[in-house]
Amino acid sequence: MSDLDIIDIEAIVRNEPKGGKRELRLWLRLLSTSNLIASQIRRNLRDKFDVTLPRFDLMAQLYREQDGLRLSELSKRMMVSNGNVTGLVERLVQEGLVLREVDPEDRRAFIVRLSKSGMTKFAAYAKENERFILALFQSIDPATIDALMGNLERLKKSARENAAG
Amino acid sequence: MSDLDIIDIEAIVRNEPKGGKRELRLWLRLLSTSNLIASQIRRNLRDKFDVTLPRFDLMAQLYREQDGLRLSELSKRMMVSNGNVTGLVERLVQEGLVLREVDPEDRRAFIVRLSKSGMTKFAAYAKENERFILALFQSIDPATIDALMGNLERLKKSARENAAG
DNA sequence: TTTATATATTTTAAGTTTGAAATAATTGAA
DNA sequence: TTCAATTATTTCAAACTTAAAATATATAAA
Repeated sequence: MSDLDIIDIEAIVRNEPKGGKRELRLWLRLLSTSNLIASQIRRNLRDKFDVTLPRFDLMAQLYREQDGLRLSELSKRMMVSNGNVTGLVERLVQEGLVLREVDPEDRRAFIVRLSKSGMTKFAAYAKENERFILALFQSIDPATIDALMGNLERLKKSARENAAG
Repeated sequence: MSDLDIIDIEAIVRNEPKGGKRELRLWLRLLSTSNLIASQIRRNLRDKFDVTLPRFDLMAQLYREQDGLRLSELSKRMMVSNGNVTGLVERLVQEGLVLREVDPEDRRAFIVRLSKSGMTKFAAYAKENERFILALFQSIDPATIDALMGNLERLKKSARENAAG
């Protein structure tokens, strides 16, 4: 057995890139891209409006549904836990940006929506945020954007369908 | 002024998809894809090994650099804050998975690396994790993976270059 | 040497996040 | 009606995360 056996010959034969399988590398790249952009967006929102990204995200959901949403629907759309949404809403209500009312149809449930002031403030947040994201992505051409949109959707679909593992 | 003016005609003329500009929608899709996959991976690691994703990620970095890394280098590679790494390492040292030694070259710095036991355990984590990710991505063909790899890299580059906003 | 500046890490406070257990209300079957 | 199962939310403990301030050491210029 020569020293060369230290190298994983089989991996080379299988035509696998250094650093693991293609799928693994794709996941790492997806994560690092998403983290990089998220942290830039977070910093910008913080610097310009002193608002955190989770609060912005929650308000974005409510801005889209001006009649309000149940907490459970909100947590589903934001893809975070119920307990998480409870806390976020609590702080936003405290600040007067969000209203929380009992659902007349179901006394277990609450419906939350943006207050007048939340509406106004979010509109400003969103405008600046959109400007910022356009600036971040300015070197990307439309075809690349479309390709990414389609392929990310495929990826999401695959992950959802094979969730059992 | 007719009722039709309620619709944002300009947006339609500018050929913008419903829900905002393409760039904005791309960011939302990137984020939700990444979140979905991250939460599936998190659950799997938790169920199988009772290990959290941040700990797994940290150990992955150290597994790749078996001679160890400085805390600052670790936080740079993980793209998280220094204080964050301090706490994670603390807990991993507590559990005997990671060793933390003063850098002989610089008394301000520490070098952390996997312990023997950390090495063994991580190897098992990584094997299962790879299997799981391959399963999640099983419906994705190689060409799509390559396209995503390239386009995500472009996106990251654009975001880095235009970080000023 | 002295001192200013930079670097490596820790500490702290506030906030975010999860998963599990608890509470409360609804629904549907017997 | 009654009761079991389901659903909506909250509470809780533990962990993660950030940004800013503090600490300690290193480096280099005067």
